[in-house]
Amino acid sequence: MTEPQRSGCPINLTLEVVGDKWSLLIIRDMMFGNHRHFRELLTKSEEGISSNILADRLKTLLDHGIVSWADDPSHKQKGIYSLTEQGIELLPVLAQMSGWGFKYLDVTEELGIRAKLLSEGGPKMWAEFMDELRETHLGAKRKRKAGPSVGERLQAAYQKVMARKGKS
Amino acid sequence: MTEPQRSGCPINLTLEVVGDKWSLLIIRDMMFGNHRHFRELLTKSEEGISSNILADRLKTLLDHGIVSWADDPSHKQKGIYSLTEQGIELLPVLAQMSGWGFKYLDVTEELGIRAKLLSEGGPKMWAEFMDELRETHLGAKRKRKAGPSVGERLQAAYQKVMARKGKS
DNA sequence: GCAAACCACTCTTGTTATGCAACTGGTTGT
DNA sequence: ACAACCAGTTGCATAACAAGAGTGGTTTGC
Repeated sequence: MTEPQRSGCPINLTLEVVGDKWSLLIIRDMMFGNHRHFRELLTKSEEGISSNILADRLKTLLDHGIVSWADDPSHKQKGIYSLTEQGIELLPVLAQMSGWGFKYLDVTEELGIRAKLLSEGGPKMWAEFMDELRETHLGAKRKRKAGPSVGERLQAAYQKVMARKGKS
Repeated sequence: MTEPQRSGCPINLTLEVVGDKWSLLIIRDMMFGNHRHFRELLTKSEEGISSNILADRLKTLLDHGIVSWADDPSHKQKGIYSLTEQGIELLPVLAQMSGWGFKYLDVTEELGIRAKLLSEGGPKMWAEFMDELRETHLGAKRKRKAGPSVGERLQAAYQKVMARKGKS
């Protein structure tokens, strides 16, 4: 748990916090899948993280103030993980990575559709989605916009592709 | 060198390519420091990468088409590494990470100034900088804009901070 | 023409991180 | 009361990473 800090460069420091193969995937699942419990994050992710790695990453994300933790009042054992403002502001990073991956890598259609929409929507859509995340994760009040939310639109698009491919 | 590919999600795939602690730093040095030779990348970086890791990462970046390699005509032993279009398009990812790190982490003033300017400049400045990179790395012609380039402005700001701090 | 410095790496040898599977101690539902 | 669920922890094997020395060659300076 010693972090010797290699340099004061912002890119380097960011990599030291979330520059591993799992942290950003956990944050992705919290953002786009609304996974908030340990068990959800463990079993519902595409990639199959193992429980010790998940526990370790959640701990460091907590330490860095990217996620927060609270008791679930409905279940004595359950805790709820939430994104903090700092965590929510990682969305543009994820969006850019997602757009780049969609353009250059071998992305499957059903998992790429969100990337496509988010990339086409641009910073304006990202800001709107971040506002929605502030509502669900921070309990912030939000001025309701007309029509379905960004989260709903992304989810609907995903379902549509899955339906067309006959996968449920 | 086997990559079992955990899922077809664009974010995951991007992380599998550049989601380690060094790849993006190498790309950063190529972009912002114009480091193009092995030795430059090895010795001029803030963080002190070791030579075997650098060799390994350059190899995988070559494999993925993010950088390219060519003989240096002026020196039989030297090769020149260049960013490809695909590599240049990682700039927005770096810019977002840089902006986030600048806002939330303990960035030093001289290394943060570029992040600040790039963040304030927004996507428009990034596009301009990417055009400059296409010129230096791909040999693309570019319609000259008036005034100093983005690269020059970033460098000048860095020098100014260093001078004020009496560090050379 | 020759030594010293430079060049792009590779090799060897640890250390650290990752990943799987089993297990713990507790809670909830029926 | 008992099975299923919950949030992790522990032990151990394997893979990735890292520091430093070494390799075979080239260029520079004198």
